[in-house]
Amino acid sequence: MATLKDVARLANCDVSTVSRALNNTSYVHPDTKARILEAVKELNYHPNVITRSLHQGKRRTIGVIVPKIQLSVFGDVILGIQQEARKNGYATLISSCGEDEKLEKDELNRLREGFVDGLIIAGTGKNTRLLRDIHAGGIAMTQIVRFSDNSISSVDVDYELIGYQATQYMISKGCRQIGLINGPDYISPYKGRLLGYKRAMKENDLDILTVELPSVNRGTGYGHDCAEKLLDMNSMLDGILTATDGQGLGALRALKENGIRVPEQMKVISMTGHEIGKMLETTLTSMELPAIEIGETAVRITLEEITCMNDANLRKTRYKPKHVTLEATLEKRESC
Amino acid sequence: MATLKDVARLANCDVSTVSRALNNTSYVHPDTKARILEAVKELNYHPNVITRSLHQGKRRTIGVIVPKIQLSVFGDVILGIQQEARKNGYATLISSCGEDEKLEKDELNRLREGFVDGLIIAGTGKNTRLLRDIHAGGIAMTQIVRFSDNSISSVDVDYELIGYQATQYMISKGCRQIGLINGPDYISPYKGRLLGYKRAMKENDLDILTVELPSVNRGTGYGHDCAEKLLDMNSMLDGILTATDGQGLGALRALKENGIRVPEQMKVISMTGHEIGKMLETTLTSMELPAIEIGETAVRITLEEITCMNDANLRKTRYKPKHVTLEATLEKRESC
DNA sequence: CTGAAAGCGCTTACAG
DNA sequence: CTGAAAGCGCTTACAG
Repeated sequence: MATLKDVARLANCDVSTVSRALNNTSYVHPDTKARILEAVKELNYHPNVITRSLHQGKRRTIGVIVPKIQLSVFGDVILGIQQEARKNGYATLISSCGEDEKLEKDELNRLREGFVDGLIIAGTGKNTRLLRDIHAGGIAMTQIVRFSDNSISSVDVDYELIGYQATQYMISKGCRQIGLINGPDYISPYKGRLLGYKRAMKENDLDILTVELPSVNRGTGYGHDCAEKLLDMNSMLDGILTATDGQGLGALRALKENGIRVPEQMKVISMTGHEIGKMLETTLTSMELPAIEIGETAVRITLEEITCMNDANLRKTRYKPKHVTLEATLEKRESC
Repeated sequence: MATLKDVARLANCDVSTVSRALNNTSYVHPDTKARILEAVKELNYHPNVITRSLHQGKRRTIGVIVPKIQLSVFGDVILGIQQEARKNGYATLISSCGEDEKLEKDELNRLREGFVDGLIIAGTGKNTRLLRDIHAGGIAMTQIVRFSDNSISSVDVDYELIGYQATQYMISKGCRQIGLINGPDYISPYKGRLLGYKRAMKENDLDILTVELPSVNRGTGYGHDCAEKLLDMNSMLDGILTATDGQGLGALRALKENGIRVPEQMKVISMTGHEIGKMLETTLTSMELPAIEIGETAVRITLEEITCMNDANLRKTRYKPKHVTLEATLEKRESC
């Protein structure tokens, strides 16, 4: 790889002049500039962004940690993140860690070591201390979707409200025996949905019915198995709420296998809507999250913090986390 | 952020000693080491990997460019890539560029500038020159799934064979009027599938039937619309082959909307199988790709090339691209 | 065992 | 308009 020095030699001038010419950072004589540009072309020179960042103290890179990308909101959130980051000249380093606390820890430790200026994370919730540590160490940070620390900025939706609205809607459609397929309490979206579901059920004097199966992967297979379990638990079941589209898919399949017609005999709502819902054989009524917007907003907040840390004046003002809550919307389709 | 210098000052020794202690690169007196470790802890020092790479001349990072991640093989391929990269202490920089040639070009140019040691790419096929250029500039490179340049290593599957096998299987199930939903010819997997389809149809003296609609996004909606178009084009249609699961999903939906039963009246096969296929209401018969393995293999090949470039002796031997072809398997499910 | 020095590729005051 | 020099944070021969 050609370096600045090579270019300078060929163009017969100093590296500093080359640097100036290439960055337009001060006037360079047209002739000199022409020679330099020619040399650049001839040597096929490409500046090394990494070393450049050494001086600016910034890498113009944002790290992103999510549990999964395939068949999940995070796939779309990432789209928003990449879009907005690019627009601002930032690269993104994306890492999916599943629900693996240890792996997440490793990734965090790796990213903190000079890879990124900022971090956007939807994590396991188990590394909160480490997150605070990294944040205190001068890396901007924003939590998305999953919320675990009040002292760090966040972008998410009101999951309690989502749970409540989905349940209310299902009740308004005549369901009385409604089962919830969800995930572990210690992850905020699951907890929120559960609370909202409980509130709605209570207001309507209905009985709570939840399942939980041992599994780390809460996707399609999980939805399928939980739906079967619910069917076992309550023969009068007339509604199934799932946390995600993946689970909804699995539930629809389980119902089909059991010869139960949707929505006639059973209604289904997914609480994390997604492109796929409207293309299923039985389209899935769901709460659609503004995934792209979540991603974009998270980048914006993160960049603000980065700018703030760079600016000596601003730095004096104490850091105040920003918490943004976006709205989900009910998409009525065939399943309920 | 604390630097080496800060640690050295606090531990009362030279930066070089600190460096040695931290990297275990030569013996350091236990007392000194203890002091250093203490200082590291007190200052919460974390080495700056980026500047370190300045010396090693390596960033231990692999860039990945794919067209999309959500609802696509690439989502799973990425899993394999991240897994294998991590195992070898490499970070991955993932970028999805859709079918946007210009965006892809920008991303490539950005990545080449010191971000990565190697590049794994499934691209638009429109930036082949640039790819060769980057490769020649000393960045290891492997093409995956989409193949566009013989001089660069590759990992993919035999799409022609996939198209052929899928078609043959469908014919063996009694289909005679088989339509193909695919994508543009200039992208190798689409081309391969088309050729295989044609070969099988020809061998059986059947008529070719393909659709193409104007669209950049060849996902669920595209599958849906193309299926409708096929239905229009041939009222005797009894089989639909789709390039991807996303398209398969859309096709199944379109058939449902038209009151056509699968597989009784119409058979459907997707030629890029995926987790989702087995959880649909009508499970989707498909050619399953070894996505994870594709990702892992690509990383392995890329790392070999990186190692090779680092090693002065090996460098002398001329670069020879490696081309690996993996096998797809037919998963028989309900739709055919 | 550990300093002092040079260097990785680049940027940026400082002179002139 | 453009050199020469210092420095970003770290590593690594070279002495001692």
